[in-house]
This record gives sequence, C-alpha cells and structure tokens, in this order.
Amino acid sequence: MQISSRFTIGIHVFACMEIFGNDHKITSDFLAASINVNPVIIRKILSQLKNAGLIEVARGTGGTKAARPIEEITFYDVYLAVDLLEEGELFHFHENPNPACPVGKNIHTALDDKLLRIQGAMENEMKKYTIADVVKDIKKRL
Amino acid sequence: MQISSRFTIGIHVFACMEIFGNDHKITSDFLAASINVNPVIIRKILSQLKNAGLIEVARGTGGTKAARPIEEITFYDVYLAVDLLEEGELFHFHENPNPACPVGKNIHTALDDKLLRIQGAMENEMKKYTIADVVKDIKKRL
DNA sequence: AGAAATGTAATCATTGACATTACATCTTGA
DNA sequence: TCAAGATGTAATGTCAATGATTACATTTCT
Repeated sequence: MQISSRFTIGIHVFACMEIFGNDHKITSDFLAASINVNPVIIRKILSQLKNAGLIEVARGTGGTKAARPIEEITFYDVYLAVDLLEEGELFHFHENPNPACPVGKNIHTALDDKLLRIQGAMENEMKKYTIADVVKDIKKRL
Repeated sequence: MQISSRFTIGIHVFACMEIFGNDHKITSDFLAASINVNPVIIRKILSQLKNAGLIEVARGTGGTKAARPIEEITFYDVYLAVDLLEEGELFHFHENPNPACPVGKNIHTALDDKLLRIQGAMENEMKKYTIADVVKDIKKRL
C-alpha cells in the first residue's frame, strides 16, 4: 500500500506558502488551484497541519502561514501530521496468529524489533529533508 | 496507509516451513491454521511467493518449501513479492498539479529524488534481515 | 477411480481515499 | 450592522484494496 497523497500535498502547501506568501493570500481555494484537488480536501489537510502546530490558519479573514521557519519543518513533521498511522505502526500485522502454535505464539515478538528498525530507517531519512530544501529546488528551476 | 499484512503473513509462512517442514507437509490449510486467515488468502500469497522464485509449491500432492536457503531470503524479497507497488513507488503523488503554476509545474521533480532516498532507506534496512534471523529468534523462545 | 491439494474465479463486506455539496461559523470592511 | 469572503465540518458518493468465503477445475499420488 502506498503512503497517501496527503503527504505530497502537504509539502506542496508549504511550498506555495513560501513562494507566493508575499504576493497572495494563501487560501484553500488558491492552494486547490495549484495542487488541483478539491478545496475541502485542502481544508482537511490544513486542519491536520494546524493541529500538529505546523501552520497557523486565520479564520474568517482567511489565509495560512507556516508556524515555524521552514528550515525547521521536516518531511517527517508533515508525514506525522497528515498520515496518522494506527498506533504509529507502518506494518499491518495479521491480527490473530494461533497462540497454540509455536510459530503463531512467537512470530509477533520475533518480528517487532526488526519492523521497528525498518520503520525507523524510513523516518530517520524523512527527518533529513526540510521544506526549505524543496523550496530551494523549486526556485532553482524558475 | 499501512503495509499490507500479506508481508507479515509471508514471513510467517517461511517460519512455519522451516520449523515444521521436517514433521509436517506444509499445506495452505496447515498454514491457515497457524496464521489464522482463510486458506485461499494463503494460496494467493503462496502464488506470489512462487512467482517471485522464493518457494516451490507441489501441485496435486501438496506442500511447499523454500527455493533457496533461508539465510539468503531477506525481508525485502518477501516485501517485493507480496506488496507490489504501483511502479514500485512508496509515495502516492497527487496526480495533476497545475502546470501553469510555478510550484505545480516543479513540485514533482523537486521532490522525486528525496522521496526515492526515503524509500531506499526503508528498502535497504529490509535487506538486512533474513528469514533465518526470524527463525533463530523464534527458536530462542521455545 | 478417488482422495487430497493447489489454482483461480466470483461474490461480498469493510475500509480508506478523495470528490462534492451544503451549510454553520468567523472576521473584517463598507 | 450586515454582506462578502473564508474556514470548519458533516453527509454522501465513487472507487480501489483488503480479506473472507464458496465453488469448482485441475493436478498428483495411491
């Protein structure tokens, strides 16, 4: 299964805020036009980013901006905010291995540390990239 | 989104083959009893593992065994076999960013290298663990 | 031939993603 | 103060994937 497009949309949102923030008010309609998804989807994602403390959204008047310098917002921050995993676990374990079977009884504990390490490797790599890196790459291409 | 339980089931299958292979014929019904899922699901996963060249399945007579020494079968092999990703990409990119927007036009190329590195970090960690490691851990607990 | 398996198609329930409509609520400016 | 422009969010709908289940054709060995 793939990681939801909410993640790349979240990055896209920050890139727009940084690149257009001085000239435009960054509304959900504005973002929806650049990202090309429904504005309600954007508002849902903005809500998740806001709950994670990554952005500030102005009610009534409208518009949104980053709550911290974009050098300090990593891919992992965005991932955590928008792609909430059940109990934070990347791997979906089969639910009811047979406890009467020597393998079924022990498979979970035998696997857990390894699965955590794999998940950790991905998350650590995610922490290496910030919104600022993406914005820099986009500006290089303008 | 989580990685499908087919992955942990696939590992479980190998563990059963190794631990019970001398005493039992490893049929889909036998595996289904230990894993506690429907035998047809098991047969589907066995079919994927077979197509990947990881196991051999006996038609008619029944039973399955690893096609290679389990020291040489990594988590990544199993993952690739059972959790086929669309074009092999872990991240689902939003499909149609606006090409008339400077950000929309460039977001994909600005992100791709970083997303590949993140996916690569996960896959590399997966390559570090083999079925033999799991079997060893299970035997330790018996 | 018959028993025991695998291979696979068909159907179903459930879940999550994303789209869309609708409307309540908030804020500010005229 | 009220109308315009936004956000917040509930309700519905479509689509795809997972996993359960039934059914049956096919294969192999005895």
